Amino acid sequence: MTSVNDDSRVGAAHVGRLLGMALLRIRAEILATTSERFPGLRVSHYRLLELIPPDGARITDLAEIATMTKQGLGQHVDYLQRLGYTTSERLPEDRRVRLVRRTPLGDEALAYSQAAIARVEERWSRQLGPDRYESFRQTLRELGAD
Amino acid sequence: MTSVNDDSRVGAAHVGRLLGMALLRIRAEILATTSERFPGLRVSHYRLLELIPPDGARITDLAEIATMTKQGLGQHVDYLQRLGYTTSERLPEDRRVRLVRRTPLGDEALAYSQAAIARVEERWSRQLGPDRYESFRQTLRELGAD
DNA sequence: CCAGAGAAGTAAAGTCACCTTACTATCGGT
DNA sequence: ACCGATAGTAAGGTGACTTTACTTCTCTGG
Repeated sequence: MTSVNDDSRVGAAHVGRLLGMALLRIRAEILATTSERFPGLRVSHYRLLELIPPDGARITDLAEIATMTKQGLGQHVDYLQRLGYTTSERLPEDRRVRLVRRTPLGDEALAYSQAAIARVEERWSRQLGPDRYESFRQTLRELGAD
Repeated sequence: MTSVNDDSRVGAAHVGRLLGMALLRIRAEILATTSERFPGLRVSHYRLLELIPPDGARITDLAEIATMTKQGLGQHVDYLQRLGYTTSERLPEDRRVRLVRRTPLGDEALAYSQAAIARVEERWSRQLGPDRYESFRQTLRELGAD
């Protein structure tokens, strides 16, 4: 029925495509389990919640470890704050800086997303066997780090 | 100096993050070698050029194999056509359908990007050894396919 | 001690890769 | 000739950013 060549399926895909497909899948699985409990939160927000240490962090530092601009990160922080997942306060010793912290609700959302990720990791580990899965992770680490 | 916890570095990252980093890297490497020769083309355009079979395809079919909407795909097609990488013509036997084809320039761009990808694959294969690399690709295939 | 360099953050607008909703044009069957 | 389905288009929206251009604040050197 489809007039297109079937070569373009999974078998012949290059690494970029394979990586993209796996990434799409894990993102979908995380959202599938979290979106009901925390409706406004998207994957990028969980990523940011993860980056905030327990004693808080400055927007500039968060932007740096997230490798994005202060403005971009600031937008996410504003969003999370509006929904009650983070708070922020100006430091008395330097009133330029805004120290961002997770609220208890933020902690909860983070724990929930981490549990969701852990479940995916566990399932993948069972699917492949722990040895293959660990060596897969190791390879990813080697390729991702310069 | 940085007041953030160093746990959030590469070592402790979860699969989603590892996948994301590897994907970012390969996309950057593809663009690094292609952007000079084909300035307007982005990774998504190479992806689309790849999907067009030699005898052309309809927008609807391309959208389906790319798993996106006809409108989204149509925008990319319009863009590529404006830059001369594709052409399209209405079929005489069904004047609703637009058959999209690559121009010689489109072929050239595609070949160039595929060579860039091949170079990355080769380098990764050398970095890990062919056995580990092939098993890495195999794992990705298993995880990406449902 | 205060001018001005530089850092922290904000505002506004733009970009890219999409999607949704709502069409028009055309086709194939009855 | 009508009618439902199909191919594609138009207009506008969204998410995750970016760039350019500031304000506000702090800290250092003449």
